Amino acid sequence: MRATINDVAEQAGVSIKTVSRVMNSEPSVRPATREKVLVASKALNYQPNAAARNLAGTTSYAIAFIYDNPNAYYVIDMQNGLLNACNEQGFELLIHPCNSKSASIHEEITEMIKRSRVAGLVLTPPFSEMDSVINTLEELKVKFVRILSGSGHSDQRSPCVFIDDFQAAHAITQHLIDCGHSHIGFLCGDKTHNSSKERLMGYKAALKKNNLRIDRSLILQGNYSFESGVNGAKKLLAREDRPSAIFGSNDEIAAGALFAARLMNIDIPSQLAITGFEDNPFSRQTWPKLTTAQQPTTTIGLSAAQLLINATRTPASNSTSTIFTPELIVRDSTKLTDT
Amino acid sequence: MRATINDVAEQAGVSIKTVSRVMNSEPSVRPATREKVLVASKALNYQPNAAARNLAGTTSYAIAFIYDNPNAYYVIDMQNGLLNACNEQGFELLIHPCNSKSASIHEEITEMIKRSRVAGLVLTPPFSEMDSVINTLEELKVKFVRILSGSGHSDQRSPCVFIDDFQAAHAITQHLIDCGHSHIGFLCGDKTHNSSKERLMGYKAALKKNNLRIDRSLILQGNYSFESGVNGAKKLLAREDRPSAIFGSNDEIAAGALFAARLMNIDIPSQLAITGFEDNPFSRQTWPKLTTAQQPTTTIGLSAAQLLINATRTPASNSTSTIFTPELIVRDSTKLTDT
DNA sequence: CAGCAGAATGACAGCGCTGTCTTTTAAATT
DNA sequence: AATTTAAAAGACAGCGCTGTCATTCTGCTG
Repeated sequence: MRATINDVAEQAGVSIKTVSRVMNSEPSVRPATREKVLVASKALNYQPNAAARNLAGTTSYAIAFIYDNPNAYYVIDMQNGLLNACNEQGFELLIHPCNSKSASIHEEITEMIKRSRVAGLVLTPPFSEMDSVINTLEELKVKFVRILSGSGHSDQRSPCVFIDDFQAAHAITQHLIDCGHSHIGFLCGDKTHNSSKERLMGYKAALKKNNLRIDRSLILQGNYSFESGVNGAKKLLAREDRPSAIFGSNDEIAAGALFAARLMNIDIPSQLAITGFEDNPFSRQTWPKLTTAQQPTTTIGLSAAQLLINATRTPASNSTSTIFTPELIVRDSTKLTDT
Repeated sequence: MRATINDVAEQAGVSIKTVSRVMNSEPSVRPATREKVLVASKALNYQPNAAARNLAGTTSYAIAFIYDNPNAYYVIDMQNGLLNACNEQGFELLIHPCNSKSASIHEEITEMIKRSRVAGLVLTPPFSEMDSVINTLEELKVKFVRILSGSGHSDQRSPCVFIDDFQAAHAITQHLIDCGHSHIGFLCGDKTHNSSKERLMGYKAALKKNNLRIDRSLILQGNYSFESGVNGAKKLLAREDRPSAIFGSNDEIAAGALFAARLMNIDIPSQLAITGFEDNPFSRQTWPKLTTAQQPTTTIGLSAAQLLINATRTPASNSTSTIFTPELIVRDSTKLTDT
């Protein structure tokens, strides 16, 4: 049978209220007392009963993860990170997939929050970039963290986990330049996504820094899909002065570019270098394997959940933020070949 | 503010216990009374408080989903189905990813069950096929459902959701035969997976039914990966009497075969037909798109959760089972071309 | 050393339900 | 109509915690 707070209190020789205080890191407990409680709780392998906490307390011990992302690998990795943080902190995680394009999205979120009485939400793109959703959450006075593309400048409306796509795209471009490329095509992702803009800016900045001309005709609008990569690459590679390298804004686009190149009998990497972004398993199932930027999605999730849980504990959230920079992973698709 | 059971009781003019009975579909409530309660509860938009139920009751209102599957799309789809059923039934879903190859897997599951007091578990392969796990769960007297490959013959140890891979593989093979193929290569998945055996048996049965010879040299052992598909297809296609069609045991294998064919300058589908299995998004990102068998993963999840929830309500589980047959989806990779 | 403020601790009610047991009601039998 | 009997409905305690408020300790002042 599971140990209850009563067992711990008895074992430690204090009242249950004191145990409760220790378990919730409340003030007004003498260090010696805290220690006694901790020892007893450890000895009994005590785990507070989540149901009882939720029922008795005003605050709940659950956070929700709202997502609408076609990339299942991203969602799973993120979810695992959140799960880890929640397990550590004795929180529950409520999973709530929902359609960001639905008209009733606000009601749905509101309903969910009221129903489950969650302490806070974790928002990933596109929700983290939707002003109307943020407004709704602020009205409901629910805490939340946002995971989004950016370089760390928070608007202070919530804690944020930033992904420095700019920096990573800069690094990828620099890598291509270091490989001797100066004529680099760029295939954009969805226009509406922040990440898409950031990645393009990183690309441009790297070119500028190396005193290379930014050729607008080498930058093609598109979206984060395989097909978009195929079509974009076909256009770029049909040019007289075709680029010697193509930067795909994510791995699917890059895989599409790879595919187009093969159709046109262009060898990778000897005749064309290709890079992706995100490092989903996709990028390792291509031949040759893709050079890409790896974002530690699980760690990002862990970090986001911790930020949120901390925010729920402190009444005045000072909106601390974290920033992650995806790391350049060099694989075969940009390998230098003997000339 | 959320309505409580007291509000409903008052509105309906009955005691809270009666409301409780209605909410839990217990017997001994007159139809007229039930109706009154239902009306009141609808009017107040009443949702039982999960925390209170868990705290007060002996049974919990949560089920757990244990998984260890590299295919994120499968996991997400399954999870969505489970989530739908849970929302409908007022249950919570606990997500528990874990490593099936870990030595401490049994302790981990035991600990999780005791800690969260879940009413039951949903098992997908490989857990659903692990005897030792089943034994552990039976010892713990926890209900569970298994989702597994098979044609409906349950061992009565739990309710099951069967995926009739045999039938679907039969249908795919028949489709290839109908397209005029008689020399069909088969690339197996992991030897240890039930699904792999079932699919192979379906293939063989279809050949037999059409009085075609089963050529063992056309059946290659492998695993459910892209690389395995590439390697297997290379071997098959290097033969003098190379097959005119290749049946990949899943979409990744098929995509690998597609890739190998392209490397060898073999056109799909005019010179070689290829089929996959599972219909994950992968199969639509290949060129040409893959003919495959589609399993309604979300529906399977929904169904599994419902089976489990029903089992938790009835003391003597009579282990009812459901069966799904993946549906043949004909796409371009087996298209007949004019000759 | 009395007197007192402030920190540390505890007593107790109650969160929203369910389980158990008791009472009421309706139907069935004489 | 009186009695029996089972079904339907209710009263009440209590699940394991937290919030509130009362009480007991400290250490410090004059």
